[in-house]
Amino acid sequence: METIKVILVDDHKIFRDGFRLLLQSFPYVDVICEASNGLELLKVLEDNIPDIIFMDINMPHVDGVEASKRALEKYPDLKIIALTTFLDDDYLEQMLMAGVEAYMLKNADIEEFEKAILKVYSGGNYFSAEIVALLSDKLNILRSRKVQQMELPVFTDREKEILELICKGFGNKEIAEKIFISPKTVEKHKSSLFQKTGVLNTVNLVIFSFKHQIVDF
Amino acid sequence: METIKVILVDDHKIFRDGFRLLLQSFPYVDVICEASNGLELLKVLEDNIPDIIFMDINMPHVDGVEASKRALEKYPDLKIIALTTFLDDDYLEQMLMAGVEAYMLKNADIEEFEKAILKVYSGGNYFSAEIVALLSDKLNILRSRKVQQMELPVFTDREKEILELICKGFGNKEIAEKIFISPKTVEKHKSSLFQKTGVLNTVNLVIFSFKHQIVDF
DNA sequence: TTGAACAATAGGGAAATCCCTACTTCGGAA
DNA sequence: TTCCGAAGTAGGGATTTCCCTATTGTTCAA
Repeated sequence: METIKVILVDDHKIFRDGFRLLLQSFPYVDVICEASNGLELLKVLEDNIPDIIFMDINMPHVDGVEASKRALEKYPDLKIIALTTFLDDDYLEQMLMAGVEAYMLKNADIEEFEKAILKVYSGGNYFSAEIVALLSDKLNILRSRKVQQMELPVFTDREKEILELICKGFGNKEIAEKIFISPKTVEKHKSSLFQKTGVLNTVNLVIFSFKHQIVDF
Repeated sequence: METIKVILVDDHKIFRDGFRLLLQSFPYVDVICEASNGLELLKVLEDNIPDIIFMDINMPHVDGVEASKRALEKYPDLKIIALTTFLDDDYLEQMLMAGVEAYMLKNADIEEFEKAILKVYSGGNYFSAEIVALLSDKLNILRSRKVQQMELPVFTDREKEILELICKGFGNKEIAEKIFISPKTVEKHKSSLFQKTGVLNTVNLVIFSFKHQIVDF
């Protein structure tokens, strides 16, 4: 089996030392470098391209989120495994958006790390059980948000038509031309929409529509 | 330990028999009823309220998705564990939207079922490893879609701050008061935002932000 | 150290939006 | 039939937003 080249990024040397020790129990893993923050990582990457980066999130100077983004921008083939000491909802999302392949707690056991490395190396993803729980909670939140959208006001056909056009970004004049009525009439329909939804201007009407998923984008 | 009341819903009697047998190895689980499709389940529920429903997805008459929706509408406290023979992307999403607490493959092992029951009974979620893989793939798709959307413009801190407030529905005057600058200055920042995003007015700026998930709601 | 570039501030005038009022049409109830 | 309410139409005047211009302060490189 070929060796998997790994870089560790964490601001605590003790953690890096311990983690390197742990990784040494996998003969096919080779820790080629370390970095103590995002900036250092970017410098290191100029001369050393690993297969996998273990990336801490909380770090001085350039944190894990930013470092991941920049690293992937320059080297899109990098695989990044995010490491965190605790479950932070916000970071999870940011790291996923940054494009990491895996997200684990630092106190995972050795089998989990092995699974993660092999999975990621072969092009997959890995999320530890706690993360999955968080994700599924999130999904549930999404669901309940969708369910509780009731008692929406009743719009007339014309109002619905105009609301759609508003949410596509058209102004009063443009809408008027499109449906062959006076801009003044468009304004009147908008007033009715304001009243029914309880908002005070077009911007808030659009926000209302997106929030209640009356229109989709 | 109190007993956990369970109902099985599946159109194959053989599977129900086998599954009941499996569940009997948990002394704290009591299979109080069975149903062979969604309609039957709804009838059964009139006299029997379980803690957990094991719900097959592919069924005649009323399928698992519809049955889950209707059951949860009438009895919102029900916990539903969705069962499927294969990984179907589409059903997964539909079942999650319907509000199930767990989603598992039928050929999961006994330990997994135990985990799922206990997790769900105590108010949590459970998704088997294969489902998680699917979910994480989905997330990755979302991410890569986001990346290739377009390179988002770079906003200054002040611009980000104002964009947030705009998307919360505040007008120029209100924003000005909130951050202690002149309404005119707010307008200037908005102009910059217009230019950077390529839109022509506030409404379109809000639409842009929601579409590109720059702000979340 | 002196520009150059950029962020943040703000004013004046033009344009779009918002509020109030009013007219027409049409379908159902008295 | 007549009347009333709801939906669709539109105008005048106030308000807000938008565009152009301009000043100040900061950073960074020549």
